[in-house]
Amino acid sequence: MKDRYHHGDLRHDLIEHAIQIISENGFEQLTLRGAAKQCGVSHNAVYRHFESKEQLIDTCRMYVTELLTAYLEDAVKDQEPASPGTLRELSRAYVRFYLEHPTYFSSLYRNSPVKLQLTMEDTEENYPPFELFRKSCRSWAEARGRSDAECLDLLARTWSLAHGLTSLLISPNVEGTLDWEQCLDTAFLQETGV
Amino acid sequence: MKDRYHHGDLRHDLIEHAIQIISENGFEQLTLRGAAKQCGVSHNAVYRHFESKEQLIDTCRMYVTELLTAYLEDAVKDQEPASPGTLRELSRAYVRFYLEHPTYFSSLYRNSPVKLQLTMEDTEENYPPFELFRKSCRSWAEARGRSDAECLDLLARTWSLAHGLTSLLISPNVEGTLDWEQCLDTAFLQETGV
DNA sequence: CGTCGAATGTTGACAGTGGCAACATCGGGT
DNA sequence: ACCCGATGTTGCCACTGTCAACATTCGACG
Repeated sequence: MKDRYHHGDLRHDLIEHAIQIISENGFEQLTLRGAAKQCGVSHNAVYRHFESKEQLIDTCRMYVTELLTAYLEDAVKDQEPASPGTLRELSRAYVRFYLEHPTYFSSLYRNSPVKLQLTMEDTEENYPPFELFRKSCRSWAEARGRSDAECLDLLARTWSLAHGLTSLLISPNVEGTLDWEQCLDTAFLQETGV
Repeated sequence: MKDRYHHGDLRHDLIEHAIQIISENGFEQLTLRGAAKQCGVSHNAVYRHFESKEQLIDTCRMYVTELLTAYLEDAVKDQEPASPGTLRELSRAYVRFYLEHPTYFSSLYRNSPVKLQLTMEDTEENYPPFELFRKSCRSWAEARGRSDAECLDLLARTWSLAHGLTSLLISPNVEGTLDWEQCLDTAFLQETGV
């Protein structure tokens, strides 16, 4: 296995193993030395590819963000952008993603390093999953002649509900069962009146 | 200052300083040795009062939970339990509390060690702030002859919205301003139709 | 093909962390 | 007056992230 001095693609391998550790053992278990060992490499090799542990984590975060974004996009690929169903499917997919990958949740939002633009103007930099929600809100609002303020309000409520519902469902100490899809349905029923 | 061998009430002092460190410098900065030094005491003295760092944190969590609970109770002390306003005031107070003490948020919900009972039956052990929401939901639902399922649904949506909105507002990388009280108003308007 | 610099890995060290064990000091009940 | 338990201290350990110095390999250029 470890017959060469050089690893080949250590950077990639490190990310893979880091993600796997987070995914299997939780975020707190991620260790530079542990990840390095799993890659069959000595601890300081990490620093040839990442400046610090935090930067490795950032990279993992980006990776997970891409997974989530793709997951969300796939969930609404057949929807009319301005239909009421799009926003609901986005919310559902958001919750579902973290139910399938619970350990990603804390790693992504720890210290909330995610950039969110709470405005309806287009901006260059925004957290991509949030951007999907924002665009969907705008499509929906524009098709109905709603103001920017109403739209922003809708965006905040939708995102908060999806995010809050997720953190509620993810929590390891929650007992009882909740029909969370029904929850979202109720909310969107109230919203759209349909 | 440090003329006596024994501290007097080290346990209490440790909690105070730990809370202060979390409050001022953020959760990650809390260190057993640091807190001990601030109390003018050598590092291992902590272990005469707490089994581990995690247990000290747990105790701080309880302290903050009591603060939050009192804050919530105070916010609705003049409300009719079954009035639509109660649930809204609870939500507002929940968000307001963490806007006033942002650093408490991550310390309370890190690893989500909070016990939540997602049922409408009375249980002995439940996270007190959540219990306030639950009781308020039940009062509201019973006064209107709603089913337990509808009530649980309301509870989940209300809690999720408050919690999600908070985490959205707390996030250090959020730009733009949001009228979060209006957000809550909209949601409760949809809910109650009033 | 040979050489040399840049990229990549390794070893060793350091300070800081949580936690354990053994010892020191105090204070209250007999 | 004594002594035992509660409380604090010192010293140590394994582990962590990070830095510096050294080793190996790859690839571009002659």
